[in-house]
Amino acid sequence: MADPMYRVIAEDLQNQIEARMLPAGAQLPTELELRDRYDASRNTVRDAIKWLITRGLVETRPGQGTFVVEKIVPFVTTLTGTPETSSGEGRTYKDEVSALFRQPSATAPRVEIQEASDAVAELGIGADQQVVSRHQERSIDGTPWSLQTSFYPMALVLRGATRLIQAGDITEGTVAYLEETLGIKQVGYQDTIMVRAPHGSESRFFRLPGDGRISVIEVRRTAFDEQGAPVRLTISVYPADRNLFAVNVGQVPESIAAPPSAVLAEPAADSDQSFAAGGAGPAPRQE
Amino acid sequence: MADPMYRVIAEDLQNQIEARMLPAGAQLPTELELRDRYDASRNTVRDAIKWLITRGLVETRPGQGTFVVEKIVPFVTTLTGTPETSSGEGRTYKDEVSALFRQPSATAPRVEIQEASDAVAELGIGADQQVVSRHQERSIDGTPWSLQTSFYPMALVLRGATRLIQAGDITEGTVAYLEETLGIKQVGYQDTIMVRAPHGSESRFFRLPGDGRISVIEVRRTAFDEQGAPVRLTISVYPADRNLFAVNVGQVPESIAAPPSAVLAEPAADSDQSFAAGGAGPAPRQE
DNA sequence: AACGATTTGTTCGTATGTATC
DNA sequence: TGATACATACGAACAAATCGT
Repeated sequence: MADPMYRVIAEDLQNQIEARMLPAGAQLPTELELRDRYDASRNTVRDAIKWLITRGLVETRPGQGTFVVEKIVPFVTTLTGTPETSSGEGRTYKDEVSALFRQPSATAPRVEIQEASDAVAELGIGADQQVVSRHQERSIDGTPWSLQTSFYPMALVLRGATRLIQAGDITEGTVAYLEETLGIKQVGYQDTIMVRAPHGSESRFFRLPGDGRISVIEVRRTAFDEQGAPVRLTISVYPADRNLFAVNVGQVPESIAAPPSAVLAEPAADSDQSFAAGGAGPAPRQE
Repeated sequence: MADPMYRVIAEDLQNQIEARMLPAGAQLPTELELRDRYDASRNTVRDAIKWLITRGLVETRPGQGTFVVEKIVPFVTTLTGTPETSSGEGRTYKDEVSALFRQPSATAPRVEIQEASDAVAELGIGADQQVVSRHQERSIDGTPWSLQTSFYPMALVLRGATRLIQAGDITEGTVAYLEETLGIKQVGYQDTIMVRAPHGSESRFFRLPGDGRISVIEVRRTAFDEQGAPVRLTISVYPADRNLFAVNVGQVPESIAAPPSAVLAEPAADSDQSFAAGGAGPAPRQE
């Protein structure tokens, strides 16, 4: 009784969706039809639809209609290191996604040299110095899935890691490349995870409603070498409605840590593994 | 030019806020004043304010006005185990919060016995069996900060852990209690992290706008014993606008892993540490 | 305790713009 | 090109919460 009408309408539609009376992919009645059916105004119906969008139940397509979202299979990103494979190394991004029988794709890295801003303070670099940024867009099954930007101190390039400033993939991965070229070994990292409204460019890439109703997850990975100096900052942005993260600590049964229904993609540097195998990785796994 | 008017208004107000022309805590002009100032309708002004709410810049208080939010100091929750303290053990929730010079508080656990539902499938328990749930509300400096519910298989109570079904704190923590009483040692856990719109009760406790514009973060921690059997499922819910999570893997400099400006509160069982010290915890830390 | 003034919340009706088919 | 459907915008009215008198 106390509930405003737009929520009454929204909850009624939600029940119909969850009872499969409105199956996944189905089109909802138009706003004008709903207005008549609930004897409300079109604006009130639209408020109800916004409420459903926020909960990820429907999506609107201008000129077409409002549709029940297809059941999204969340993509699981494990933040604490991939399990050993037969080669003893972590798998690449594409291998990990393919293991789930899903089709990954990624643009070639776009490379820029920028002034260090506050946003890359984790690299411990002064404001007048420069950083290399390598930016990549990733999709799964044709759906845009994440935006990723890695920052490296420009000093690494001057010391000889010149391929960092070349566009295009570094097939062995930048972590391995830095170890081969400069002997810099990545021994650990810290991820920080936060939720915020999407920027305009993120809304466009992920095709999210422009009013910020669906938020994004930002994961900032700061990687350290043996001296404890930060060597890389990777910022990954994921739409919150189709992603899920996992963290394993201590002994976790293998069937849980790497379930066949999930996939383990780290916010790796470029397209390769982000962590030096054999280093001080995650705790040993029980067998 | 292409931007709709409500976003033009919102971005203008955003600039004023970020330039401190509208300092934290200040009241914005009323909707009617803004309507006159921007020569728009009140509804359009209200759309602009909703856009600012979604970005966490302002809040509305019915009957009072719209205010610039005070700078929120995010509370950092570290998911990969607390650093060793002098005693060699993790700290309790209250100790960890106090270490940041902030005032923690928590309600006494509310204990219930429930049928196992789909929501606790991680415990690997059939639908007709029973679980113990222990629910707690936590606040910091008087601000509601998290809701936490731990589930234990009822079998543990039958085997002698009778204090699980008593309301009130288990001061040494349920993890230590289970090890003392039944010899069950927690050796690892998996956290899964997801973002969703808040339920009604969560909106009320966290005082979030009722339309789900601010989302919550749900962390599900499944803890395992030495046999790889799940012994506990803890579901923690945090409002996304004042929380931040950290994950440390491998060697991370101490100043980063445990910065003085952050605090390390795990989604522990009840109010005590969640992880058996000396077990297969996170990798050793560099000095 | 009661009341009035102020401010945000909800709902309505209408009109026009823009994307899609 | 026209028809359909969602997006934005306007103006108006009343409800509900808050605060001071």
